[in-house]
Amino acid sequence: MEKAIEVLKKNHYKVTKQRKDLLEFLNKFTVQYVSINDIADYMRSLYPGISNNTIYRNLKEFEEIGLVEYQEKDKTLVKYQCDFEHQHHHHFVCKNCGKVTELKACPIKFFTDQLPGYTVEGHALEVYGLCADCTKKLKAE
Amino acid sequence: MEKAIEVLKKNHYKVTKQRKDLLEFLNKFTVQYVSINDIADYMRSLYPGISNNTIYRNLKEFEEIGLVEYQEKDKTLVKYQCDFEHQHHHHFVCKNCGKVTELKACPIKFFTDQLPGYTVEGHALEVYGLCADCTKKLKAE
DNA sequence: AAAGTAAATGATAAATTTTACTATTTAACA
DNA sequence: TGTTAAATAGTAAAATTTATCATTTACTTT
Repeated sequence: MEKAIEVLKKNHYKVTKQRKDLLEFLNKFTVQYVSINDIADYMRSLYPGISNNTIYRNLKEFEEIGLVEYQEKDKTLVKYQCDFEHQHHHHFVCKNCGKVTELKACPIKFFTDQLPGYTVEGHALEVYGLCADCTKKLKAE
Repeated sequence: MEKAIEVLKKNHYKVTKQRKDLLEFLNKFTVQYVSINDIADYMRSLYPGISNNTIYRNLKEFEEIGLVEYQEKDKTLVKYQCDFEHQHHHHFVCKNCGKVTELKACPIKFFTDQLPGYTVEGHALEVYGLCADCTKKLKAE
C-alpha cells in the first residue's frame, strides 16, 4: 500500500482519500479480477455521491502508472498489479473460480521469428480454462 | 461469399437480404478490422431503419459459426474470417495501417507446460506493432 | 501557518454501446 | 400457396463510459 502511494507521488498524482480507499480495495484483488461495478459499489458505500468520472479516471490513471491491469478479454474487469517493476508476464484465468495464475515464461520470440522486418511493440495474451483445484473438483462430480 | 452462405444454411440460419449484405460488406475486411460503427453506417445506408439489434445479433451469430472474428483488445472491431475450417491461429495487428497478419505457429504448449493439473480450454493472443512496410516508411522519415 | 495554484472531485448530463420487447415481415419448406 | 418458425423493424431502455464545469482539496511556497 505504501508502495502504491509512493508510485502515485513519483508520478505527480495527488494522494486523495478517494484514491487511497480505491487502492486499498484494489489491493484485495491481486489474485483475481474485480468488476468495475463492484468497485463502484464499494466506493459509493464510502462516498455516496462519488462520480463515475472519479472511478473510471482513476482506474485508467492507475493503469498508466502500472498499479492496475485490465483483463484482456473483458475491460470491465481489473486487478491490482503488485509487481511495480512492470515485469513482463501473462495470465491464466480460471473460468470456474476466477483465480489468476501468472505465467512467467513469455513466447514473444516465437512470434518475432515469424515477422521479419516488423516492429513488434507489444502483445496481449491470456490463457483460460480451469485451474488445478477446479479441474479436480469438476472431475470428481 | 457463396461459401459463407452455405455456412449459414448448414447452421440452420435463414439467408436474409440483410445478412447477405452484411456478409458482402464484411467480406472486404479479411486483412484488417472494421468497426461496428462503420458496419452500422453501411447497413443504415441500405436499410435506413435497420435495428441495432439486427446488426449486433448477426455479428454475434456470425462469430458463433466462425464467419467473423472480434479483435481481442477491442470488441467493437470485427473482421471477416475466410478460413472456415476454424484453423487455429493468431493475429499481428499493425498500429499504423491496420493490416492484420496471420501468425501460424501457436505457442500453447509453451503455457500448458507451466500449468500442470490445469485444464487449458483456450487462449487469446494478439501481437501488435508495425508491419514491415510501415516500419520501412517510418524509418525513412 | 496561511495563501496560492493546479489537480481532483462532485454533480449532472450526455454520449456511446449494447440489449430487450413485441408486432410485423419474411425465408424455408411442405 | 399456405404454414410456420425465424428474423427484422421500431422503439425503448439498460448499461457503460465520457464530458463539462463549479467547487473542493492536496500540495507548494512564502
